[in-house]
Amino acid sequence: MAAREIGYDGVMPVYIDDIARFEGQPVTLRGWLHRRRSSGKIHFLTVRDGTGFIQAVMSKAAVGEEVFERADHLGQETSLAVEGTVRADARAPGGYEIDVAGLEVFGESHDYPITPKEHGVDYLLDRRHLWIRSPRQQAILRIRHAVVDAVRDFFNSRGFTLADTPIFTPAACEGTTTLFPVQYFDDATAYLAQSGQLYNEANIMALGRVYCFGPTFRAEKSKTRRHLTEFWMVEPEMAFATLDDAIELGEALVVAVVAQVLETRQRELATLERNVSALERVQAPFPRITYDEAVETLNANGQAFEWGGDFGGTDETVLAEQFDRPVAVHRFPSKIKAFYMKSDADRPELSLSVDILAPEGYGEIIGGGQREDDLDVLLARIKTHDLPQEAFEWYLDLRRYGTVPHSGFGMGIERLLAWLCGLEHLREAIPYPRMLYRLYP
RNA sequence: UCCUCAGUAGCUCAACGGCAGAGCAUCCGGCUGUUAACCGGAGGGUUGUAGGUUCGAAUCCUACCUGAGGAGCCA
Repeated sequence: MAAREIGYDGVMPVYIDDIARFEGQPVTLRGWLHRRRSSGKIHFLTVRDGTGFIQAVMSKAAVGEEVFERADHLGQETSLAVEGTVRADARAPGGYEIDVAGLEVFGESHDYPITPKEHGVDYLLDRRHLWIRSPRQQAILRIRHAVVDAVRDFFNSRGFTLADTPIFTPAACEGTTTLFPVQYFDDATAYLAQSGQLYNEANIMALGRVYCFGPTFRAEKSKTRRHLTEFWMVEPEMAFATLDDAIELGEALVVAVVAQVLETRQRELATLERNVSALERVQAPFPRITYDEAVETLNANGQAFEWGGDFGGTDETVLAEQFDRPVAVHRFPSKIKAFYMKSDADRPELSLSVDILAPEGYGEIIGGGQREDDLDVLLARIKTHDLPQEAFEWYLDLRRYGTVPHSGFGMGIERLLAWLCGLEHLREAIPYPRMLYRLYP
């Protein structure tokens, strides 16, 4: 139990999150100095420990000249332990303070780069490893954890099996977007996965309903607030499922994740000053409109948009603004969707595809649909898309040996999180964002 | 790849053709209830780089570098 000796001086070490249980008792807190204010004979030390923030009040009378003087020169982010008595105080943001009796310093910190005043984006991103210590970033990362947790709970409780898909892949999954090539031993080139979708389709033929959840990589030279080169995506896939089944699943997933975040992360949402009433409206059923109807809506709202094109950022915002909850847009033209999308039997120029758009201008959070299950149609698609058939032989096998109608989708975790947190940019939605011109730290 | 904008003290910014400034941070002093504490003082500059115009350039012009926002592409 050597670890308990750290900062342990006969007084139980506790976490700030549990502090209410120790009112009136002596405790030891171990953490970092977040802020320090002084008023001559009294110091106010705001301490954070990864679970919360609390103000430790140190008076010269209580700790003596030497300790008081020591505390007067502690820099922001000094790691320390304070021993003291927990006291309820209406003036404290968290309801409790610590009256300090003793202080131990582990690691000093001087000239901490991120001060309480404002900083620019470039400056903060160069110091992302320190930026994550700030209250706002901590709140976002905790909500991110809650989102991931909720996603896993959702699928695990509905009979889905987690089946991880490879990150090194031999060729373009969809053959459309740019991939990151990596040297794979001597002469081979591998590509970082941009989707687990095709492997998911193989996995459902074994396991029925599956999901994969991991990082994906896109080498697109996108420079917008809605793009990262490395981002996390959860992709469910279901055997014997139609487009409508996929839409219902996506709707239920979003509702469940929002509900769980609202239930468990009120404090963090408050830190972010997020308008939670907008999130409380996220209930099933979501409105469903066809691509045709979406085009009409855009034109009726002054957006010059021609049938057959894909929606831009502004188009998605205008569409989403028509509703108070996410909207499912389905049956996009086949030619703007991937080769594996199944065509609508009634209108072959349309695909059985769906995008779910988040409200408040956050854009597409889910994209998916029903997959082409007919071998001959899929072969023709591969030809018209100029894809190398030999690379897809294993995928074509799925149609040769007991094909079934099947559907699924991908949900971008950072986009979902950016919407839930009300972030202006995706870069705050992941601990270490990877962008076009940013690979450090 | 294209378009737009921005680079001045450690940070955030001001000065917009005429002496390089402020707030915060740092250091020193004061203050027993502060919440981005406050009050007084000190130190801190090759104005992104290179050239040009001008009596004089942080300021105007050209090129380059770096970053941001957007377009395209997409989750």
